[in-house]
Amino acid sequence: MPEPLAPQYDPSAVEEARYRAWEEAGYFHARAENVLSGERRPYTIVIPPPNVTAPLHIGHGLNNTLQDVLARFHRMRGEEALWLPGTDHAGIATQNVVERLLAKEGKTRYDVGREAFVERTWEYVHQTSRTILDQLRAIGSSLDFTRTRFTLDAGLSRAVREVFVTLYEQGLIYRGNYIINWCPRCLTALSDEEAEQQETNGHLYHLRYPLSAQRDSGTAGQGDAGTKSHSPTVPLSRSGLPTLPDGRPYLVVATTRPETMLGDTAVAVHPTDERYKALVGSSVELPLTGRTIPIVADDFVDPEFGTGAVKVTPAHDPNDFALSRRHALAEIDILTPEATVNENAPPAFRGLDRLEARRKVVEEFKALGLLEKIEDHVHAVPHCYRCHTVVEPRLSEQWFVRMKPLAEPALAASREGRIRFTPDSWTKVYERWLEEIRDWCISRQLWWGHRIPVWYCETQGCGETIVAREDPDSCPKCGGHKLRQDPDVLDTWFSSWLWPFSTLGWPDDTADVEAFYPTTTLVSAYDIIFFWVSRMVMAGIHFMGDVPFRDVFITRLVRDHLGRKMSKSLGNGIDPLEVVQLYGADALRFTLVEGASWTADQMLNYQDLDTTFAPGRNFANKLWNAARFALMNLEDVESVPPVEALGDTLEPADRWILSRLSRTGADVTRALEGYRFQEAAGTGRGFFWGEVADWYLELVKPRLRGEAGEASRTAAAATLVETLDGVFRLLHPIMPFITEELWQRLPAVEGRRRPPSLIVAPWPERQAEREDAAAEEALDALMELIGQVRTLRAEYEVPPAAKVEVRLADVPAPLRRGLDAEERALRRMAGVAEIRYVGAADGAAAGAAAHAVLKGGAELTLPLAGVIDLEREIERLGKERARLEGLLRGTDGKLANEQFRARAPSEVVAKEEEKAANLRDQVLRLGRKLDSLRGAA
RNA sequence: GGUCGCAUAGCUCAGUUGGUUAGAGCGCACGGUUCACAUCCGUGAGGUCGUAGGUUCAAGUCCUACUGCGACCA
Repeated sequence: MPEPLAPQYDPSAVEEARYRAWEEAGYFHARAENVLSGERRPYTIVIPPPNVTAPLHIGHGLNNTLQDVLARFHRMRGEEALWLPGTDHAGIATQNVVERLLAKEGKTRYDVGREAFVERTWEYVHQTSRTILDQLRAIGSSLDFTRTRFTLDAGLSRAVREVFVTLYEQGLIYRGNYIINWCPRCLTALSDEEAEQQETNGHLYHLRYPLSAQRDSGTAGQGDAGTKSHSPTVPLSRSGLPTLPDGRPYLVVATTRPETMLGDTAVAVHPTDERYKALVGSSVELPLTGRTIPIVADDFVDPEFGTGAVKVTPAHDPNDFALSRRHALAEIDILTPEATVNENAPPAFRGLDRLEARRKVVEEFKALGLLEKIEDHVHAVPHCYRCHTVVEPRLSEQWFVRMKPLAEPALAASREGRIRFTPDSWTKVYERWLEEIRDWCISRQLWWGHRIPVWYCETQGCGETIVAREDPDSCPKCGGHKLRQDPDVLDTWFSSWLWPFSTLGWPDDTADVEAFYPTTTLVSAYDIIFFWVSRMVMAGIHFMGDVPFRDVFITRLVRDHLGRKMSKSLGNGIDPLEVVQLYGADALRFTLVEGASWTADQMLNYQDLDTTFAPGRNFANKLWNAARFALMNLEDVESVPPVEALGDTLEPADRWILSRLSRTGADVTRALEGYRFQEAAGTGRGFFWGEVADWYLELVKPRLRGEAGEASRTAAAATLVETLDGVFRLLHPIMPFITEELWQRLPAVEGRRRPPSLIVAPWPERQAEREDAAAEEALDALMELIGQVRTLRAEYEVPPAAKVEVRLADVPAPLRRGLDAEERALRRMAGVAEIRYVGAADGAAAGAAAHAVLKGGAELTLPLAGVIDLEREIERLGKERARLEGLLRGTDGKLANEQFRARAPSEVVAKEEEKAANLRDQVLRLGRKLDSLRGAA
């Protein structure tokens, strides 16, 4: 005999042992052969590999819970469910963390050297990976740990190399000198996605560039059409330009980064701009540098913006760079990798940090009378997504992927419906990014990551570039052995984008690839759609010939109660393990799932975990106690007959709850199929708490005690077991531990094989033959009556222990059926001593009584001599009548409208007619009661 | 500047293709401890569904504009 259950649910006594048993039994292990033999359909999810940088936070808790809900749901439906775990090496982020650890020892990575640094990083990574995988276990994840992968594993590294070399051979990878985003702190190139634009309060500096005297051509006089002066206080030269005190005309250019002027190599104007047309071909003296730079014409310049003249800094701005290539301008890089001014600038500026240089440039301009003005200016400044340093656009030689040819098929996949986003609104986000795709800078100047598989032959006069799947030991061109491998590593996402197939063994032709690719569903947060989701689609189509997943479910992010992103520095994060320890994994999961909106980020209060996780904690406890009660009452019951075998001994309450179970099963199923997790959780809780616990358990209490005979007890027991079995199954994907714990203790159902675990128990699909509209009507009516009696008792503050008399008139058939079966429930649940069926007139004439009219039409009277205040009762009923009359007016108005009758579907009209009849009846009855009360008053 | 999303009870959120007497959890008020659960039970208060128009027999739901908030992309 099992131990009696504790009065409160203690998750810590359950979860660890349960999980270990599940994992050891191999329930989470998917078998390719079951798919390949045609026995089961595959259901595959690959985990978005968490970064090994740090332990998981509550956002991972949400994301992984949703994945687990899906995996468990589909596993129960008989599919071969593979949820594949793993972690991501997270190049920059991890390297940063380990560098910070070294810094605490007063060292840099250069002090320890590349090899030792990488070694050190591996140590760190082994630790965090273990923590992460254990965290996933702690929240109950049904991951197949036999397939755990890491992006730097040998197999996945081989996939990376295969992909790099193939793309190179296909001309889709190239190396070149372009403007890239450079992080001066991480000392590496970044992709466009890794440079996060942030609105920043800055300044727009207007600088004067004097025209060069040497080439001040006389053609300027032809520009005399431009007599319009923009600034009449400034003396104008013949060219129509303002002049300096020394008489030199000047142009004004505006910039947010004045220090870059040290690297200017031209000034550009729009070719049709009348103000400047004549100046094209002449030049300006670039202040502070002693250089003279040309004035060029280019369509790129917006004549409406600023002064219509722009400075051109090809080595430090992507637009200027493009312009420079069109005009064959010089490209002068004035910054070191650390973003201090280098030797290409005048000596006075060398060694200054970019911001110091900015101040000094502005000072100097001011001193020279060349600073026109400074305006406040809000603009987007790119920041490193890992260290938040301001990113510097910089001319640099890097490796790139040509994206257009990869993006087009990925775009077609969503347009043709081969890949489907939920919620659908993300489709547009995904497609727009692909439409405006730019080449992907994939080389990183880091030590932690996949080394670029490129070697350069250093044999005199050869210089061959070797891109190879296997490390070469000689140059295929000259046979020399002096090979130097490219020192850089690849962007982390260059391995992540292969995740849905590299984890299955590709490039080998494995059974896993055949069985589980393409995967079924991807669950990802919206912040990595560009980084990861869309790139996976590209790689999947390009290398596997098919999309990597059919469905993408995009989750929202988790924030604190003030709407801020959770972060270490703010200290507003929530540790999922702490929540598991406090309230259990099921409480964590339920709370997250039930709160997971499609359209709003999830707010969780880190300062009040009790309140934040109350929904899950309370519900888990309710499950526990309801089951505890049932089990206490079934202690002597070894097994129950299947409800199908009980026939007529099933009472209306039994038929009602079984009917509701079937409908709930259908609702939860539909919700999960549509990724409406919140609805699945809410429906499950509503059914269990609001119907099973609040009503069914209360209804069957006497029957379970044997007060209605053995047959009735058996029917109640069988129905209760069946209901709990069903609802535990329905809730199992969301709350796996407690449902398993309780389900295992249920009595057996005769003749039915019990699966060894809920994990592999069949999903409770809808059972239409159990749906029973008559039973539902009867119980609905009964519940309404009990509710009304309770309301009236509360209204007149009848002491809880006091029993009342209930008079009922004009009882309609459904309520009649409910009362025939459950009259004792009315007595017990509403504190009723006596029930009298009377004529309507008798009920109304009761005088000092409380009154109500039920929706179904019955009139209810509670004689409450001594407590009834007649005036108050008249007022109360009057209000109720007025409310119903308002509703009736609305309904009658609709029905009186010929257009409504003509155009609305007939069933809608019929429904309105029924509603109107009901309301009219209620209003009439209330009116009669009021009349009679007024007569008595 | 472009695009997208959001605005429903004090708070956090539901409200499938327009048609239910607009809901839940938390919070609040009142009452409740013999027989599952005070992490509970019962009852209740609380909503002009952001504003203004429009479409429709019918709008919380569709359209337009506006206001506020947020995000993404430049």
